[in-house]
Amino acid sequence: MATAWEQSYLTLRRRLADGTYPAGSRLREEELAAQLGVSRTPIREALRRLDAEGWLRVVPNQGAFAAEWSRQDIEEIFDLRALLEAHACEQAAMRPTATGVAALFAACEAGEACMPASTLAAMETVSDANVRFHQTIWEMSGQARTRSMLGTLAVPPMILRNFRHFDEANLRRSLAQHREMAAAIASRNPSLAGAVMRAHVEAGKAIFLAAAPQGTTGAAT
Amino acid sequence: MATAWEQSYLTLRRRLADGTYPAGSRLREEELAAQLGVSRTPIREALRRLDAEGWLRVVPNQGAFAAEWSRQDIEEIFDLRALLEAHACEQAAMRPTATGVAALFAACEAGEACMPASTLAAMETVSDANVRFHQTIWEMSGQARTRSMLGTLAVPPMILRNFRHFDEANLRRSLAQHREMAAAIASRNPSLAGAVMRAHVEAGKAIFLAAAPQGTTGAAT
DNA sequence: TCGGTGCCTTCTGCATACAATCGCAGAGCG
DNA sequence: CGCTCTGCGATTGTATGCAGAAGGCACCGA
Repeated sequence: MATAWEQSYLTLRRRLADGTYPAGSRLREEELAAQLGVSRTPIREALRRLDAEGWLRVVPNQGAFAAEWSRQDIEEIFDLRALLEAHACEQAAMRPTATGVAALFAACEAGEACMPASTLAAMETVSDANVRFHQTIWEMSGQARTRSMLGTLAVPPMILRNFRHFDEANLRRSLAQHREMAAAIASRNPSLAGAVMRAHVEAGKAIFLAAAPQGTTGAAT
Repeated sequence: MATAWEQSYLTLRRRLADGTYPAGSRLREEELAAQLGVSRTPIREALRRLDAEGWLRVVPNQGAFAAEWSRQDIEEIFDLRALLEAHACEQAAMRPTATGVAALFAACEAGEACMPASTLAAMETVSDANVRFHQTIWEMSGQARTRSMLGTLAVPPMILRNFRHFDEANLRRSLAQHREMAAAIASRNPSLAGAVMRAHVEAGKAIFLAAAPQGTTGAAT
């Protein structure tokens, strides 16, 4: 087993992502320690890292609060994702690996196999395939910092759940773009791959903003 | 006074930046605690954050090691800076503030006043003005995540000290670009401001790579 | 002489204890 | 009636102690 603080970090991050701790809610150290069966020390170290990565905000002498995301935050995150994902995509297209390309096409097929995604389970599968597709590109880029930055940008709840706002047509467009990117990467075409990725992320941004018209979006959504 | 762990974090980060702790060197908790006059607990929390930000690498049961930067790391960092600094620059040009623009021009003049920067002290002044210029743009962008990401990208020793590689002509070019960006921001021209910033960072990358031809660059340089 | 094994030292990982701080409630006062 | 100030409870901040892992070194055997 890994260190206790690392385990705590992973558990807390997952819970922050899936909405167990609503945006803005306070996280008390002792309570978390009891829940995870460790002492406050590793919890505090996990909280420091989550703070550094933007998952929560630690106020001295007041404690940790799950991050809240304003509309501006969302826009910024999508903009940064557009920049960084496109960069990663271009890098991946410069030196595609056989296993990486295979993984990309596998993710494409896994997603397409569920279409039309009428049931909730099918949506989950499509969403998982989507995450795998993007993560594969991050890996293929070979850019460690880009990967870790995207890891902290692309996982917040509202991004992960954006798929809920996708209708049938948008899902198909998204999957088609995935396939287009996979082909561009396989054929070593960085500018095409990057351009499609930019369009892909921008489309997601538009859908999200249209679905969440105003104000701050807590985890209540 | 702020919390001990925050103070420790700032002190350690400064020392990592200025080379007090050479790249690859091990940082022992008890030693740091003694140096900073605190116990190991706040030191550990500071180390966790420095790890998350890429300043050092913490290996379980082995301790913390000051980060080492390969040539690939350097290239990636400059590439990311080019993306993010240009983004910040565009954002700043969309809503320039009077005080921000004034600060930009002030930084320009502070740098130009030292030219030709023959003495070491003059170089320091130019370097400080350079840092202030960039940080002002980050602030003006109003993008919190962009700012914090750039904060972790633009400070590593080899970036900060890149000025040492600038000759007279490059310094003048750099200062001229600063003035061009300030003007573009003041006149609300995002695409010009962003393009100049991209060129500015790319030029720095080229100079750095030319000066450090190969291999990993520890703090020995 | 070389490889392996077991001890030993050192340092990190975690738990616990104590100190400091903050927010809040209620009393006292204007 | 409203304001302020103080005391208390709760929670975070820091220090310390102990257990366990990693690496080094000596000793032993081949």
